[in-house]
Amino acid sequence: MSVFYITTPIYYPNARPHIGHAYTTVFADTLARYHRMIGDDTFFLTGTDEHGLKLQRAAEKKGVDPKTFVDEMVVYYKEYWKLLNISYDWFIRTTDDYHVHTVEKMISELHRKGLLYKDRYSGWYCASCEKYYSETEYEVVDDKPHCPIHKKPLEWLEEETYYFKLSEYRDFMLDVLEKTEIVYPKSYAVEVANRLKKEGLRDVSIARPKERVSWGVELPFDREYTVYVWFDALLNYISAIGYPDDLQRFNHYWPAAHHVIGKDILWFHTVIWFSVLKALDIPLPKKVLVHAFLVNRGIKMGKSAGNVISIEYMVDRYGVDGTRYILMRLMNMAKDVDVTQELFDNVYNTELADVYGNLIRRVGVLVKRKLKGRLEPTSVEQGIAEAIENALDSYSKEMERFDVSRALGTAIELLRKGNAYVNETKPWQQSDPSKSLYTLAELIRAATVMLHPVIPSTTSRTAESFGFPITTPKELRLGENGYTVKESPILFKKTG
RNA sequence: AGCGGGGUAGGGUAGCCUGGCAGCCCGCGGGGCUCAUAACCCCGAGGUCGGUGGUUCAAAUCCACCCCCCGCUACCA
Repeated sequence: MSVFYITTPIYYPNARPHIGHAYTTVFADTLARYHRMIGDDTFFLTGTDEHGLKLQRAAEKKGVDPKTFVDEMVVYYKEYWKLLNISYDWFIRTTDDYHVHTVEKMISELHRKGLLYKDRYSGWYCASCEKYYSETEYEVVDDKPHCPIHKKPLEWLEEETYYFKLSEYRDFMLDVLEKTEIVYPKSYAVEVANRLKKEGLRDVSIARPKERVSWGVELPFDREYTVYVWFDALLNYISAIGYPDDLQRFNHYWPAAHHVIGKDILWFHTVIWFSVLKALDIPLPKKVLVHAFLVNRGIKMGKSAGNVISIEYMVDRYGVDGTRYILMRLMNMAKDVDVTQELFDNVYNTELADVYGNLIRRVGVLVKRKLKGRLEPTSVEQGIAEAIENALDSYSKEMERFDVSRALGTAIELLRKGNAYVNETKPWQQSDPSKSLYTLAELIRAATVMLHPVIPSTTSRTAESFGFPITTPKELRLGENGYTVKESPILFKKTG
């Protein structure tokens, strides 16, 4: 039995999750469900990143302490993931004791190894925000940097901080990016590698003075500082599976680690994360799966752009499974996908309602009407049997290449063949349509199994209605089991 | 500017690595079916495969140059 460990980024709970978070999370969930289905020992992790200045601020604004604030916010994440049927095995919060413990131990370890040093940090600072702004963040007015929020001039400020010797890992990183297949799709690895070659690697500040950022993990060796959030956050992937206290558990899952991330946080999950792991003598994860974004009229969805599609809206219109299906069917790791309601409606109506739902309905009705709901095992039409085997085969290949959209495409293609087969054999005219309908039931079973990781509630309903188990797509054993069709449900109501 | 991705019928895309009749989905036109969620099936129209030049018996596919679009460019999850 293989092991499969999959993670999402841990989300920053300063606002409720939207469809972008769902995109990432449903993708991870789909892969987790697929691996459970084929029998892998699967561990699926998600959670929240609860430290840092932004949360400190948000809490202050509401007049509550940060912990109270994140305690409230984290409920939303859990509720949304429950709504979307996210089958996580563990929900980590970076404020959890065991995680803080890991952070303290690891930062001390870096310190002990001499990989940290104290030095001056300087940059453009906004006193109102109490925050530094990078060159890409601030606005230039009259040749001078200004705060993008307060529109006031920034002041050049210096403070003491701790640096991590990231620069020592340049060659290591280049090797990893150019010679391994960890970063997927590969084009993202090339992007980072080119940037490394061109710009090199600078050491990175890993702490903040406590007077400025109090909401974080204190440096064990200098209580005047808190650990900067990215370091804190990245460690969730190992603290959640027992590092460093439960090495048996850690060693079991870690070699199978797959990090799902959006392309915006690629740099952190390659250069910084890999270097930290190397520094701690921990092997690298197996894969970093990077995806592009859903965009709305060409603009990345986000609060500031005001073009966010809410999870509620999607679920209201398409149901939970419909939402999950649409997201996964449109999933594209390499490039952004411009989405519209018309596109969503189209995918939902044609593929789920017309192709899948309607086939279930018509075959169900025929079996009940012509054969009193009972199908004994018999031979499967050869052409269809071959189509099923081919589809299952491609499906597994695509899923294992993390191409969920194409995997779904193979299921839909098979279902279209099913609909064509109904038209060809006209079971309603046959005196004994057993073979046709049994063939169709087997096709439906195969397609249902294929769709199961993405639309688990619906496929369970289909399996229940037709009386078959959801098993691994690797061993479907065609022609062995009969069916008792209890009902022929309408699975998806058309919309639009 | 550099780097990465992309420019294929009205829209969305596959194919490009490993040259050889340009495939699929939506939409559109016609036909069939009547088991089914006005669903399903079949047929058809529609393409200078961004441009120019080159390699080749043959180029969407390889090479060169150019144009256009998107993204990334470090402390921002």
